[in-house]
Amino acid sequence: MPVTETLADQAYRQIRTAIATGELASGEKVTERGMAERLAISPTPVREALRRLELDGLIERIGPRTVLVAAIRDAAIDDLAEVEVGLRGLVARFAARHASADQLDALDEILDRADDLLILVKERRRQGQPTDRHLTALLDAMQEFNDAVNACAHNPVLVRMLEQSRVFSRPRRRELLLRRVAQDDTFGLERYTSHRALVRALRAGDSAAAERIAIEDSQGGLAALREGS
Amino acid sequence: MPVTETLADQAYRQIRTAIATGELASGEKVTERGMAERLAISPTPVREALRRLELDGLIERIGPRTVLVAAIRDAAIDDLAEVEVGLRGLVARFAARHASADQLDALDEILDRADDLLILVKERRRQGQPTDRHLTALLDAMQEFNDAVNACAHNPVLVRMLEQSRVFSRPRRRELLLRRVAQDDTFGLERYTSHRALVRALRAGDSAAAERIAIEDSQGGLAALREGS
DNA sequence: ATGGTCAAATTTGGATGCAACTGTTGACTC
DNA sequence: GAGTCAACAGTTGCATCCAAATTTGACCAT
Repeated sequence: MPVTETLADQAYRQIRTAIATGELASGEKVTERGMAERLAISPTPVREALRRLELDGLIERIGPRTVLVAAIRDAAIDDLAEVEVGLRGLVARFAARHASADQLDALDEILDRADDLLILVKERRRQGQPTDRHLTALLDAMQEFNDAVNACAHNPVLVRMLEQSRVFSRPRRRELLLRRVAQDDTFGLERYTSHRALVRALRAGDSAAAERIAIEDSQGGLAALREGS
Repeated sequence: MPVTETLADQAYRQIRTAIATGELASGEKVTERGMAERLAISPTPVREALRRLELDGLIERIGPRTVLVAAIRDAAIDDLAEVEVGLRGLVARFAARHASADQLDALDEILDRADDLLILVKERRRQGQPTDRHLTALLDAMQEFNDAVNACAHNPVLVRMLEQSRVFSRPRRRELLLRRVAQDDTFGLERYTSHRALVRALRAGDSAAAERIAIEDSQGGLAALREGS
């Protein structure tokens, strides 16, 4: 992660969230100048952002001079989710082969922290105290775990593909996850057991098992998320 | 495919092939200005090209102001090949679900043409006539088949990922394939039988079978290619 | 000789301007 | 009234320019 975020990066994220939230409607046409004025920057970084969004499939070039927000059907989102599952399996397979001892220890450390947080959340919930703050910390830890697994794969291109497959669903997924965890005590716990199992498979260098666990975990997570919506 | 290729596109392709051919050595540092002067264009399109190459993993940012050609170890190329196999399986899975009748007919039509070409090549070879021209036509047909299958998947993002996984190996792969086919009569034939089987699975809408066939075919093709090198 | 510090030169990110091309609208003809 | 062509507005692509930040090299002190 670059410490200094360029204007192009900001424009990329802002336009992406604008599309995700529906602020920019599907089919609406997007111009460099218009976006530049809206974001109060020059067209140069906007062009770069639009190029990246185009590669992500979030905007489409209908003609050489007309760019518009891609019409993302729900079916396409489901398709990308399926791609994500497959990629996660691949990542796990690579991680089983390439993870270093330090990285594996870091994974366990993250899960330890997550366990502590989970216990804390349950405690506070029993006492009727607010848990929002700790729940977000828990989600952050899960995110951190995912990133750490990705790092274990030692395959930047693959990790980038995984990120790309999540571009569509990420914004609303975190929100769903937060609500789901807040409702259901056992939701997070179930997932952690599979996380532990994944780390064990990684330690054993068992790429087939790691792939299987990662795929099942991803599928299960997506299914549970879909139920909750 | 844009009818008019922008300077940025040209710069992207030129730099990419320069890296592939070793003209730009691994670890060599790349600057916008230097590349711009070398290609006789302004730095603006070069910047865009470097951004895309960075996303492809062909160049690396070592610092905020230092960009150099990524050191691609053979292991990394093998890793990407493995990713490619997985992605091909995913593409086949999607194609089985989303392919239209017209697209399926087009697939068979391409294979028919390829069969004719293969017969022609064998004929000419028996008579001691040169086959280069027809062999390249055969490879073009195989490429066309691949593209057509990708189109069947109706998942542009996934197809882009597949393309990305091939960035490293594509230049030398075609050359290897050409040599291999020229040597071995049965090489192409074996692959076509699996291609026919793939189309059958796609017609049946059997996504599991399609995925399996595509994976086995990719693995087999890569293995055979590796032998030949 | 080695390590740290400082300054100059190089480099990138961003802004602005211009030319070429495209999409559109309106008028004119059949 | 429908189709076609031309003019116009708008947009993109590229070049040039500028400022901020970083890399690099030299110089000094230890």
